[in-house]
Amino acid sequence: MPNPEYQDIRKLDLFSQMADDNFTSLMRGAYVQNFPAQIELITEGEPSDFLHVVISGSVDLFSVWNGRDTSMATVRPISTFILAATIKDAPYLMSARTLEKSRIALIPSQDVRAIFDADNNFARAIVTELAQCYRSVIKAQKDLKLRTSLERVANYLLRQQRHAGGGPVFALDFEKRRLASVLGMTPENLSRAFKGLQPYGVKVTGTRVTIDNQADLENFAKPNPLIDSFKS
Amino acid sequence: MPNPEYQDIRKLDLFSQMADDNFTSLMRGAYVQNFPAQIELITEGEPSDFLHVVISGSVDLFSVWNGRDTSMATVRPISTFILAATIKDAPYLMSARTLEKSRIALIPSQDVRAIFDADNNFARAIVTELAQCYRSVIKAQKDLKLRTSLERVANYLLRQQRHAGGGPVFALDFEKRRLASVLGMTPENLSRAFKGLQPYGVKVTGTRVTIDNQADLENFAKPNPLIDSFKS
DNA sequence: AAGGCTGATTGATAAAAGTCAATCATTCAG
DNA sequence: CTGAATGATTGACTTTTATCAATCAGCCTT
Repeated sequence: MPNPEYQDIRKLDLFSQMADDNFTSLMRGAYVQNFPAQIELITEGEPSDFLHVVISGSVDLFSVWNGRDTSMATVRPISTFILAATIKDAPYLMSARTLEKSRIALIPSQDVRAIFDADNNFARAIVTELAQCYRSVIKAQKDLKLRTSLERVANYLLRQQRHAGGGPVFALDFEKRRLASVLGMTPENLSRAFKGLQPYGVKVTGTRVTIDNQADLENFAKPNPLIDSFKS
Repeated sequence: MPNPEYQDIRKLDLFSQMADDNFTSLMRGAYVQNFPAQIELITEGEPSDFLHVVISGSVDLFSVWNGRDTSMATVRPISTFILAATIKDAPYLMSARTLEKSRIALIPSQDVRAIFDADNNFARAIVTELAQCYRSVIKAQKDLKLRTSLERVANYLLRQQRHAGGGPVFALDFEKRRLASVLGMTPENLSRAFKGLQPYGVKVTGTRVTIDNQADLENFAKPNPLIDSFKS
């Protein structure tokens, strides 16, 4: 296994506990490739030929229906996507495109399913990963159904703040138009939402966010670990 | 294993392939109980002590935040719920309540995790189940984010029609207020949505739905297997 | 058969969110 | 350094959805 990137993949929870042999044979069939920005890697509805691992860059998972489209999630290094489709040998439910120049490992789904049958540690890791994914989507669903767009924006800011270390100044990690789509609103409304949060001590200029009055914002946003926590 | 209900549970995909010994030991710790309607079985945020199996009746999975609540899904016999929380040993993300008099098997989560570690067939079945659950939520998410409420109602009717056999007359399987909540709208708007679908040949009286013009409705609803199919 | 309960519907209104068009800001290629 | 291109913002307006209040319908109990 000459490729040093495989060591990074090996460290992922998904692959760290499996037998050496099995990991090696998984990687033998895999290939790593560089993609420019804005390349559509997979298209929803197509058969799931590869499990993808983002090594560097970032990938947008999105979906389209009847001329509309929406961002479902962003995948950042190092993690996988399209695991559920791979396991079920079912069509992709989402499309994926690179947001920037990205390095991506492609592991044939067939191999993943074969090793999944052979390696119990791998199978267990997949369970944990899928349970995690499931719970993340449930949280997103609750966010969408229980909160207004202003509340979603407020809670997103608090999550992002925590993610960035917890200080009062931090950066948005999305393009705003895509953030709007992820949050289920239009870019115009996101702009207005940022303004609407000014009374709670929020300032957004460009990609830089300042939270002047943490208590005020939290009192409005009412963050809840059952919706907003990253783990568990 | 004296209890004949265990044979029904055994037939579930989740349990059908596991070793006899392991199934028996799972069931030894389990108990089956009757609950009246409108009983809250579990509350979000609590530790996941039991995997639940609905044997008869039906269960509403719902969630609450800041005084609002929303129905996430309905569980009907025979299937399980709260699998992801059980596996991850994490708090429930949703609450559950019986919709009617229901018979429910409770399997200690600890046992499920123990057997999961010991029985590879069981672990694999869990993977399949979780992948299925994950994909269902993704579909629901797409339904919510890509469609207006009128479109959601139209597509729900088409799904329900197919589920009921495909004929032009069928019954709603929810109370309307709960259907509204599942679809992410108010009961008032659901009423109006039914009226709004009259031009497409839809008649709803009480729980009875008639679709006079299948082609018209489908042309409006634009159902898509990547959102609306039950399987895969 | 008469209330009384619950859920459904309707109408009026308000709030939230989307659309369209114009303008502003920033970035980046030449 | 300039200007084209892209994304962000703003304002005016429309559409969608929610809210509130009243009424209606079905069903259950007595």
